[in-house]
Amino acid sequence: MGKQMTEMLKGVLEGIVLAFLRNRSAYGYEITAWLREQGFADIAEGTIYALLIRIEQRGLVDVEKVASEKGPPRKVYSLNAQGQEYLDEFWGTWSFLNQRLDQLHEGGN
Amino acid sequence: MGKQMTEMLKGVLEGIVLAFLRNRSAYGYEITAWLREQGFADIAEGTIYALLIRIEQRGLVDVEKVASEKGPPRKVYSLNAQGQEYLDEFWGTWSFLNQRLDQLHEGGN
DNA sequence: CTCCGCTATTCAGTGTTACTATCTACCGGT
DNA sequence: ACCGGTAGATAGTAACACTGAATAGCGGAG
Repeated sequence: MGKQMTEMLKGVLEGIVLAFLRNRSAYGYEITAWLREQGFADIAEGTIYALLIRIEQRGLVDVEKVASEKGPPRKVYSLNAQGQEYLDEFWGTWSFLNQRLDQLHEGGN
Repeated sequence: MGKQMTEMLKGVLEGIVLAFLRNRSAYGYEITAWLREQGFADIAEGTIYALLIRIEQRGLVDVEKVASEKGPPRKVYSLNAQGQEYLDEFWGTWSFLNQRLDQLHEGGN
């Protein structure tokens, strides 16, 4: 992946995953697959699993182990109230950045 | 500063500075002051200087030492051709991210 | 004259994050 | 019995922004 994209994803990827989980619960493998569909072609699986563990430890998501017909049991993540709150903050932060960059891109300084 | 902002700035701050330097040459202290005006209230000076050294070492900017009436000599940075190219890439990467996030924010899935 | 504040830069150490690469584990089909 | 696909975990690495402090020159207050 481009180095630029890699760096830019830091701090953003978490928001993307949380935003996805707001719409519906999902497990890691599923999230990875969805990201690939969205054009984030080569986000490593390991990255997503690590991220999910982080947001779980911060108490932003609830986890439920569900047996799978294929492979090991799935860990199904769903956004909880605290996660929702954090996500709102995320959109606020992002929209601030968005405005600054738009301004820079168009007008010049 | 908010932790979210800190993480989100990774990879983005560099683009912001390069975009600023496209409009006009500047030295570190000046850039820091401008960022504060733009609402990036508490970006540490040390952060900017480190960033400037990085982009200098990557050959994205040209540097000229200019004596100052006040304090030590200024290192004036200006965007060169390679930097311009890199900046174009940056806008591309960012606009991709922007689209994905807009979509997520509005529509849902 | 000396100290303080402002301008201006540098640097060492830290925490967070995404990446790479590898490993475990379970299932169905050849 | 083995392999491909599903599912998750983990150790080590690189990049980046932050903190905090140090250095350095100048002007003005005391």
